[in-house]
Amino acid sequence: MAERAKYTMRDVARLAGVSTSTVSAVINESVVVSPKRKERVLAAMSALDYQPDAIARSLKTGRSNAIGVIVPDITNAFYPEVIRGVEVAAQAAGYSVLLCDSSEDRAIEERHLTALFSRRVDGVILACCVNSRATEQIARRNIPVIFIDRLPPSRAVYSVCTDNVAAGQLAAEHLLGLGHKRIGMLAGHMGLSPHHDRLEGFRKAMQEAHLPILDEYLIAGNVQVEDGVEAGHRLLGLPTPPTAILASNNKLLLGVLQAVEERNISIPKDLSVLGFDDYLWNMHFSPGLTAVAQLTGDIGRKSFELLHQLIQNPPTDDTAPTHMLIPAELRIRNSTARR
Amino acid sequence: MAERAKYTMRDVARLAGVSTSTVSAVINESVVVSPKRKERVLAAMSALDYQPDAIARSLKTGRSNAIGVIVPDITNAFYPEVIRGVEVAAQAAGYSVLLCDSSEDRAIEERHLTALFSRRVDGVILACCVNSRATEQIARRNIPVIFIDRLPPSRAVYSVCTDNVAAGQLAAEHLLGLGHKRIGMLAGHMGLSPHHDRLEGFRKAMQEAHLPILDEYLIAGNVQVEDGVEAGHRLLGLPTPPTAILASNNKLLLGVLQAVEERNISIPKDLSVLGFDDYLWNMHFSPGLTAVAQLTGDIGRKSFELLHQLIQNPPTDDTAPTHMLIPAELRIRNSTARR
DNA sequence: CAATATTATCGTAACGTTTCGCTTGACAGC
DNA sequence: GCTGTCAAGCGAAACGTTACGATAATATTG
Repeated sequence: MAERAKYTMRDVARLAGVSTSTVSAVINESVVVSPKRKERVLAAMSALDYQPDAIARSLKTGRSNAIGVIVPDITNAFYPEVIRGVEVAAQAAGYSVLLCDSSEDRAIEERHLTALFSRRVDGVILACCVNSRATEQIARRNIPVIFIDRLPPSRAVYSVCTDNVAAGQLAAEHLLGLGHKRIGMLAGHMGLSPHHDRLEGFRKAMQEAHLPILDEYLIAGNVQVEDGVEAGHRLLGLPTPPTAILASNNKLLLGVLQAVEERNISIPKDLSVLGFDDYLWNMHFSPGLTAVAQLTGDIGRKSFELLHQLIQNPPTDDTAPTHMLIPAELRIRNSTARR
Repeated sequence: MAERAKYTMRDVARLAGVSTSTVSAVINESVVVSPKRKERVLAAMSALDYQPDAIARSLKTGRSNAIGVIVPDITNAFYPEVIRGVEVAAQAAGYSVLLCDSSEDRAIEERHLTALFSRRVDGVILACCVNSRATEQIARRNIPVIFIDRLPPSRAVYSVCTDNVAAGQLAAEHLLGLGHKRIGMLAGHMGLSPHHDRLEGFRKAMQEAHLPILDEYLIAGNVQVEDGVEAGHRLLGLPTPPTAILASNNKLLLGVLQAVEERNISIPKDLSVLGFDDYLWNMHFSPGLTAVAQLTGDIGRKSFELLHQLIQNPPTDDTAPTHMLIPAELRIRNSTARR
């Protein structure tokens, strides 16, 4: 009984009494085939439980119907949500997804790209790592690539990102609207475009409110929980500490919360805090955490759609790449309050 | 400049003045080739920036060096951690990962399996959905499949899972050790083996402590946050409510926490709570949440290792499949206290 | 009814590798 | 110098598809 069902188009053709071309025609509906024959072919196919070999097809057609997705760290809850958006859209369009994790390491990212190209993926969705050199590698091939979330040093690429400048502004304006004037920010890693842009949005909002940004209220650097703890203590230990803190990602926010806990400060009475990215558990903290949410599913879905479009309709070399901006959404809970 | 670097083995062979067989031999180190020629071939390869075509190779060799991974919901934080373990191990062994999300839907799961088989993956790692019929589909092929996290109705498959019976027991014994006697459990979905097994472990521990399990303390059914809220209220509204609650997954736990919040009950003074799965933010809640952690990275890594072994060394039909159990780990924080 | 247009189907040559049997040339033994 | 051995390298045939030109069968026209 353990026969391996490994039939080829030839077997189907023989059983149906037609040529392989006809079987192929039936499968791909590429040319019209008479109803009686079509019937026979379909019957033969299901009798043998025949599945076309995607590998052979790819070799012949030059298209793999697969795309690559590279993210720097899939355990960062942001990416699975994006990936799900990509996956669902890809699946609906008949594409498979090759997933790669670069561990925020340039060399690994490059290896993944090489492997994906070697597998002849039809396109790539890339959340590049810090100091990525991916653009150089991509320039040598002729495969469409969409950058998501993060932009490479040269921003001249197709991209789908949250409008982080607007997001930073939105966050700051929320706090300003609540009467805060002394606002601190854990700005994250300036080599990462989202952090860079959020800071720019923050600056813009403060400028428009004619408020200065004190140097000591701005802490940039790393992005882990411990970094948040340290920076939180630094801000809260100042002679005149800020009345509100903006944390540029969720790990920094957790760090701030820990510092707050350790100093027995009460949120939102003594301090308002606000983070970027919004996850299920944010609303289950007490108090619930106010956050600027990214529409992760949309980023995923739209980046696939853009990629798909590029695959079907390759751009000429002189068309400028598209930048798609996804709006961010303020979700007000109880960690921010009137000053 | 926009030349597409699309060279084949023939181009390399021509440039190096050898036959394609020799190029192939150099690449695969399959047969020995003289140093001078090897040198010439390597030079030609790098001169043309040649990359072997994985598709053509697969067609010829019958091996794709790719595996499929299917999970029911990649936004459930458990799976990304597992996937990362798989990804890293796979990458190290030269395999690529095709990721699929079944949305907990049997039909989608089946479609994904079909697509993976059609792509001739060398193996599959599968966290199957409720009432999965995957086993039937797999039986017809001859491709190794490892079930992870969840077992299908017929448990006669290769699997890598947390030892959930032990985990349930561990959780219950921790509470019993703290002096709790009235322990409630949100047992989750009995059609899912982890939940089923955790309940069994809980039962075992209670039995060994010679304590009864009251019917009204046991709530099984769904697994979402809202289900947790409702069940939490039901337990806490009892004339004699439990002094401790076990939640069989993290969403149910969040639900319980919400119910607790709404009833102004204090953890751990009035109630101890304990969940399964442990995530970054668990320790940042106040109080920090005690949990039985699964070693997600290990599950991923070991499932790939087992799969790899099966790929290289296909089992004969009469060898019984292996079940690998990964231990769980109790992480004590402040949501559980002495009664 | 011959000549032509229209289908429906088929045979065959790729796609870029790997594999395997065969040739070639060098060299040792007699 | 002749044969026999042995490496090293080569040519050609696959792997399972698709696509294209050719062909056979049928329908349409003057």
